[in-house]
Amino acid sequence: MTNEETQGRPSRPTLNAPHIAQMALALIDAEGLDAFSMRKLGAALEVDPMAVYHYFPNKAALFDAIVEAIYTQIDTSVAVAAEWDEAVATYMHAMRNAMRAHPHALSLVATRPVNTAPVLVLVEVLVARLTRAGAAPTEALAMVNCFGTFTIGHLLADVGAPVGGPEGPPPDATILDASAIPTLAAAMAAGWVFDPDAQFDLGLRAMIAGFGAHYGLRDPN
Amino acid sequence: MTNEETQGRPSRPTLNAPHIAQMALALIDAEGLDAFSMRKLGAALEVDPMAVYHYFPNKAALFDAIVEAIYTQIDTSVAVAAEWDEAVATYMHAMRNAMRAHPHALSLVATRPVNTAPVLVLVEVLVARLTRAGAAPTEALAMVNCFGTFTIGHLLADVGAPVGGPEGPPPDATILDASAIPTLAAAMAAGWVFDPDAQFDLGLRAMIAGFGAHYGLRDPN
DNA sequence: ACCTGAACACCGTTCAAGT
DNA sequence: ACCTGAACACCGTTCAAGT
Repeated sequence: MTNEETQGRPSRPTLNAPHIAQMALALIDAEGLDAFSMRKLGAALEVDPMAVYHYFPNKAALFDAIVEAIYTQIDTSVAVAAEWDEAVATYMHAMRNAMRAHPHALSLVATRPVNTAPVLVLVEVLVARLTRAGAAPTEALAMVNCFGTFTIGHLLADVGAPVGGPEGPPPDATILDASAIPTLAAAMAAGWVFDPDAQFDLGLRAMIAGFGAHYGLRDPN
Repeated sequence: MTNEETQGRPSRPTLNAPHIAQMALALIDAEGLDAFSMRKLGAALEVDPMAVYHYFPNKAALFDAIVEAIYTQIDTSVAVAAEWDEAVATYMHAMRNAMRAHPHALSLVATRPVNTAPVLVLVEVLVARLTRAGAAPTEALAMVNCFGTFTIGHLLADVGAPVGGPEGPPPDATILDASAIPTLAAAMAAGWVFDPDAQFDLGLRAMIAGFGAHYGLRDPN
């Protein structure tokens, strides 16, 4: 007999680690990382704040679980079909899309390494694809690392929530004259619009092409 | 008559924004971002914790000042002489070196944009160099953005302090069998050693070369 | 095993006040 | 203008206790 059956109202499901992590991520998505607290998490779970400490030793361990939850949301099936360089690009776009859904958790993803089995399997998929294009395993691993850090770094600058509180207005309306930054001024005059998606794709493909040339990668025929 | 002259002992210099930011950065470098607090900053400055609020509206604004302080420590004079691709590589290595000195502040650098004049001038240097190699201003700006986000993303994963508390041990000794990750296992067997500096240089030069080919960049002769 | 609740040692920031 | 100090509404985590 479960709790729901003995009592009339299904007040809450039994606690477990993945569910706690999901709830924590939902709170962070909704309110931001700074507004998140173990006490609010307890309230959202309709449980004493200390109850979560039975499943996670501390807040940091909970954050690790959140990062893994985000990684495992990546759909890696996209990286199979196409040419090697297209496969890499598609894979990294999939990773970017999964992470883009959680701007307030990006700083966690960027700084909390995860070496759990599910994430390693995720890495394996792309590394294996690169070796099939002619890279040595160690070379493939280095490339994947560079693709990943670029993706996360770009995403952080694009939509990442500022660590340490919301950003305020620029510290004074320092009107700087265009003569000090002529090239930047020229870019503005040329109608520069910041298109993060296009820019990411551009940078990603530049790196892919550069690696491809460096290592002589190509698909076997 | 300064405070030092009227009293026998020069207990502390007068407060000012840059000095406060430097002290805050020193505390963050020494103890970490989580251990940093406005109260400890006040203590380090030998002043009431609330005194800093006369120079910064809140902690977030202080963090912005810290990020700018780190950016302005970059030595941009290195980007002048060589070929365009060498100039870019040298510039980005200089940026990386400046940021590498502050692992606990990297998450701030990665997520708190700075648009103050000194930083824009920093950007101008590299953007201008790229236009001299044949890039349009808007293209140069996009490239610099990609170089920067890769550099910061790679650095975060390399030495960045975890946001949200120190990382604990992996959640259980999940011995995953090598058959699930054969390529990763092969890389380990091949004596893979993680060399962040070499890997960064490799990825950076791949991106530089890829962009160079894409835009047909070359130095004028 | 799983959850509670009080307690400890902290936080950032407000506000009114001092000089 | 520059700094103080009390007060408010919070934190994460410990510990002993309940079931």
